[in-house]
Amino acid sequence: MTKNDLRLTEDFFDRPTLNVARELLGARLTVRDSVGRISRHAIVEVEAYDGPEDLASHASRGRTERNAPMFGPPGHWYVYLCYGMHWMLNVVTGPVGYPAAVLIRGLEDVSGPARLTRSLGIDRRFDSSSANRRNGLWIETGRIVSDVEVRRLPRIGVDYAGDWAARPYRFIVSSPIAEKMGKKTQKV
DNA sequence: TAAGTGATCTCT
DNA sequence: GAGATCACTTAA
Repeated sequence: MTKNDLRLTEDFFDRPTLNVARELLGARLTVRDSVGRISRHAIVEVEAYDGPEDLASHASRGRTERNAPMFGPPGHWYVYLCYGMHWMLNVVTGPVGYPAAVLIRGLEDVSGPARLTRSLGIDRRFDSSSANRRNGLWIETGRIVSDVEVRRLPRIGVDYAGDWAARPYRFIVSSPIAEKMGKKTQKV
C-alpha cells in the first residue's frame, strides 16, 4: 500500500452502513481484467442493507451459507446469484458479527446491478474475498458528491419487507445520467 | 406484462 | 425431497 493508493480500506467500511452507502457515491469501482488492464467506474447508485432487523436483508432470517459474508469482516465482497442468472455485488460493512452490506446498483457507465456485474465479469469467485488489488476488484476514492446531488429513495424489489421497504436506504447521484437511470430502475 | 432461470431456503 | 421464493433483465 503506497501513499498514493486511493483504495478504500477496511476502516472505511467498518462504520454505519448508511454512512458508507452515502459516501460510496462518487467512489470508483475498480477492476483488473485478465490481461491486467485496470478500469475505473464511478458509483452512482447504491442500497444499504443494515443489520439483522432489516427485513429486506438476507440476514434478517439469520446466518446461512449464502449470506455468511455479510457477517464477516468489512470491506469484503458479498456476491450472490439472483433469479438464477444475475450476479449481485455487495460490499460488507460494519464490524464482524453484524450483518450488513451495500449493494452496488449503478455505475456512471452501466446501470442495473446485474448488468454491471455482467459487464465487468464479476461472479461468485469474488464472494467473501477482500476488496483489494490482489483480488482484482476494489474501490477507490473518487469525486466528492455533495448533499444537493444526492437523492434518497426506497429500495428496489423489497416490497415484502413491511415498513422496511419504505425506508430511504437507496442513494443515487442525481446527475442527468443518474437521474435517467433512477427513473428506469424505479418502475417495479 | 411476463417469461426466463437455478441456487437457496423452508417446510414436509 | 418438494415447492416457493428471489436485492433482475429483456423482449413484447
